[in-house]
Amino acid sequence: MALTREQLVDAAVGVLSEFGLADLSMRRLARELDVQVGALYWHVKSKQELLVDVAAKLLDSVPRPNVPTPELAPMSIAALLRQLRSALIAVPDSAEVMQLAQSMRPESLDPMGWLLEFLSIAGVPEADATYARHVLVNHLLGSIASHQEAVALSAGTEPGTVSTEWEEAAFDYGVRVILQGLALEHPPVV
Amino acid sequence: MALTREQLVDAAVGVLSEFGLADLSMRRLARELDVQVGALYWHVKSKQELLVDVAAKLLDSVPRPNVPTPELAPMSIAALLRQLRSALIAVPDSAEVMQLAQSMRPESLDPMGWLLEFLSIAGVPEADATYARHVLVNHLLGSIASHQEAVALSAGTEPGTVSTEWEEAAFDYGVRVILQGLALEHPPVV
DNA sequence: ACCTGAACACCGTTCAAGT
DNA sequence: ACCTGAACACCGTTCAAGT
Repeated sequence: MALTREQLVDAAVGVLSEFGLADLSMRRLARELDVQVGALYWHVKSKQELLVDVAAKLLDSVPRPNVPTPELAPMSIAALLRQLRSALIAVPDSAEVMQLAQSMRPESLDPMGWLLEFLSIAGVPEADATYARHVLVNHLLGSIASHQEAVALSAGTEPGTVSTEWEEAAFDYGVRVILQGLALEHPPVV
Repeated sequence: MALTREQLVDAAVGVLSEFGLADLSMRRLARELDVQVGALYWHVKSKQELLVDVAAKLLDSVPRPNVPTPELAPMSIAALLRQLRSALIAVPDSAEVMQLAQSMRPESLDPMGWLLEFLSIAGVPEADATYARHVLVNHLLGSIASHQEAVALSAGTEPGTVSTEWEEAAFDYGVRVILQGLALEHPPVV
């Protein structure tokens, strides 16, 4: 049976999750899928295009939340950000991959659309909503990136030494600060 | 005269500024400096180590601001962030390089220390200041990264088409939101 | 339609050996 | 102390040719 684009994307997600972006080469994927490198280029135009699909797949596990009322919108936003974080935090270099996808094909990332919608519902003026989302997404991806660089660096030393607690506290703190700065009442810490 | 580590770092900053991280290879630097590749590894332990030095050099142009009074601290923070932004915005992939340096050798980046200091002066509790800095730095580097990916993508199409205005407005908006969320009075837009 | 084989133009890092 | 020469083990992308 012929190779499909889906199999290719799945293989890429697998390698990324287990070994990180540095090991995610077209040649390695070809080896893993028992084809020649050139075969991959029949299914995707470039490695970049493949990574955009990988990014979308990483967010597949994040369910679309119910549309909240204005009072509940800030809590929904915080909850959605937490979901995005937990979908990405265990995948090495996921922040980098997401950033690429965001600038190459933002419409392929559904949850980012929801975020904008909820900000509007929460009362952020139309003109500011896109800015506001940027601040939140920068915080999300930034937090993930520094967590993962910390993990990567501590890989040499004793394992399991990265304080997950600190990272999570820092993340939640940031979300609260930003929502508060947007003049949305910040949700209680869950 | 023998090659120095400084010359190596300067050459790296040059290539990064002109051509970006993808073109910043050890082999290219060697060519540019008229030595064999191996020679570079007498001066630096690895490419990563070189990039940490590059990151520090990129911030050399940012002067240490005077230590502000508590009332002026929020304005100093906003001003410092603007300075950092303008030192980095024109250098392709600078956000990526900074993120690496931050996690590998944070103490090599003086302005990050100043930021922490000013947050304290502004009245952010000791326990929160590091979190707060993270939020601000995530915003700074995130804004720069998305600006630069936009520039990179539009390089194929008509040039000069990236709305610098929008990016700057988004950046300032974010800084205001965060400072306000920290319960510091946000400074007037300068 | 889908893939192979082979090439092109590259990488980072190491290290014996030279001066 | 500082560098060369050469090797090792890789990259992404293209494309004629095969089935």
